Amino acid sequence: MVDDRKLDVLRAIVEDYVATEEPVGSKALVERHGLGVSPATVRNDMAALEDEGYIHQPHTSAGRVPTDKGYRLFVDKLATLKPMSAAERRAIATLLDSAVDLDDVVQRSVRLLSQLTRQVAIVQYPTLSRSTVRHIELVSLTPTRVMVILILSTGRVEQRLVELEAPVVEADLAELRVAVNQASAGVQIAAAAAALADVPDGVRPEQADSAHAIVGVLTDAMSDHRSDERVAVGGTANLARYGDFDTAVRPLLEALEEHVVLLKLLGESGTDALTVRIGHEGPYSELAATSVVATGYGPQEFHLGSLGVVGPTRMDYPGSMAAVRAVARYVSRILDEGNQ
Amino acid sequence: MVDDRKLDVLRAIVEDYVATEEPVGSKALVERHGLGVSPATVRNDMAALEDEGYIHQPHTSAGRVPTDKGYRLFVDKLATLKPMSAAERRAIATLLDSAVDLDDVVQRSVRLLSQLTRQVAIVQYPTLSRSTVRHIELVSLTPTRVMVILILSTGRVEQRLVELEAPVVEADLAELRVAVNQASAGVQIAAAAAALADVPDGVRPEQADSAHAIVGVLTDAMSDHRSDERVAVGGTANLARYGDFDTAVRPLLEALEEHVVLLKLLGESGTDALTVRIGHEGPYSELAATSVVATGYGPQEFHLGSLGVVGPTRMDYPGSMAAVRAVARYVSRILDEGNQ
DNA sequence: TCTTGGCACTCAGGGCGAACGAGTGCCAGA
DNA sequence: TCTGGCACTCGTTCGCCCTGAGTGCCAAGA
Repeated sequence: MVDDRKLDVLRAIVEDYVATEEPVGSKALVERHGLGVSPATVRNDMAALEDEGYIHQPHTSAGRVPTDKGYRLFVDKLATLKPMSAAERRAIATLLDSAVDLDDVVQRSVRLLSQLTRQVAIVQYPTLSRSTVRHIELVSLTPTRVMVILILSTGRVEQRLVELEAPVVEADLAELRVAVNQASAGVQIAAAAAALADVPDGVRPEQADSAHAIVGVLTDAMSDHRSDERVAVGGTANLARYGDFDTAVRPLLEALEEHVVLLKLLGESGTDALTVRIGHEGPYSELAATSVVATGYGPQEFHLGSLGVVGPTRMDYPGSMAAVRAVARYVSRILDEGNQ
Repeated sequence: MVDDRKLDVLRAIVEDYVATEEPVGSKALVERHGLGVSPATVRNDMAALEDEGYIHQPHTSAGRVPTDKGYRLFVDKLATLKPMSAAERRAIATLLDSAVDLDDVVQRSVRLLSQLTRQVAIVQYPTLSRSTVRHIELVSLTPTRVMVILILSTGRVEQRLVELEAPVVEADLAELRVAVNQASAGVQIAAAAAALADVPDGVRPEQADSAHAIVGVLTDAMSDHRSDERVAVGGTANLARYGDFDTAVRPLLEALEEHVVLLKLLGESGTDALTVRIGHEGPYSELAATSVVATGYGPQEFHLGSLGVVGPTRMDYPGSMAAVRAVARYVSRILDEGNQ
């Protein structure tokens, strides 16, 4: 049975351990938190908590350390998000508001998150797939060379160069421009390829080849999920504070190089809820010593991407959760504004 | 006096130390390299080299370790670039050739460099300042909202959103488009702002305000050296192989977060020569334990940016230098092709 | 004059054992 | 049900010695 006082003890253990990075004993616990009972009582509670698997003793003569299960209980039942200070809120607002474009928003968010949490921060670039086509621009560079520019509702711009078989004049290009824009403007990118497929049939026969080529690269750019896999990483220097290098730092550094791994860590579930994945709960056994606090972002339940922080299981969950949520909200709001 | 045999000894010490990461003694030296003399002789040479400051003894009963000065001599006089293997050349060529755009080239280069050298790789994005304006595109999103797209000769695309005071119709926009392109196409970006300044005076009076706004953001985008500071970093996981964490890894991880620092490390000197900066020779005292092998790149002496690797002073200089040079050449060639 | 074998010397690192002390589990009494 | 007391455990630290790699120097040889 886990009664209220045992929960208090668990909370105290987690907080102390996160702060000191050392196993915490019964005596230190009653001293540092006003638990109102004696160390002996706490010891009994600790024994019970250990039986239930919430805490663990590295060796007989040491204090207790929370297990993953213990952290889980802490996060689910005991943690209240630390409210951001006014100064922090202001910092978030001003820093993100002064971003000049999408890339800048992402990069500032990463920096912000890593500074707020003193952890490694990860921000996924908004995915293409949910966004809509805002405009397609065709720019003739030479008579047979056209720069195709795809502007999406999220503010992302994709560019491709096309070599045409036959030269086109500006008037032809204007026709094609109208055609592709009519076909795809406002269409979700997932559906846009299909919408564009008919374009070559609808133009004058002598333009069909050019249209084909242009629609080809557009389809290519839209289905190119390379940009879906883009993530920004920051705050790796915070890894330096980690204790043991081989089990914690190295695997994480390796994971940070692999963007696919990162995306899986963030959880591409598509949900916008704030999720915490603790140690072994994650998909990678090498990362059993690290936790992830992540959430989706995007205006009004419209999931555009995820962001979060990665750190040791022994991390400040309430603080990280609050920071992640706050940054996600601001990012969502900004993307929404840019979209009006 | 440093005669030929002493140089041989120094070379052998550097090579062994790089390979084993341990101070190298006289006996092991004659065994592993066919020096043709006895350990005692080597000891005498070592003593001389130590007097000259090329090598150093961590403690009395240990072998010798090269000093920064020793590495310098090694790099200047003794190192011959390790030729890339055919397989490596092919890997470089195919990987970089299949890049779809500028960002992709940079990202692939980083990955390539870090894999070839097993070091941390840094690649600066091509700077704006030396490139020329290829095309400016104006896209009307709403009557008072225009997306301004700046296409540069390096393939870089910059985008800005402008809010106009008064609505413009497509015909107005077309006029403005012609005006700005006539003024700036082919002009070096450093001079383009001046060239654009007159545009608002040359258009019909009722368009002057819009022209002003558009030229404003263009000038802003061109003078915005934020993108000059963009660098890509890869291979940080290789830091895990470093021995001592506090003096080597932590300062470097911190430096890698600061792009300005990275650029200084790469040496923005503008020279395209392959440079090696060893330990304390660099600008940051915290990075006294790290060396940088860097070079500029760009088609035909036309400096667009720098790339290189960062690692411990105890690194494989010949291998790193060869890899850095090879990648820089390929990148230069590709940027040149895209520019024809 | 340079090279070589011999030899005494130095000193970091590893292994060992004792003392230490933080922390526990358990028990009897309030 | 809580508390104080007490014996017990065991990882950590410290001092010690020993080992061995590596050196510097010297005298003899080429």
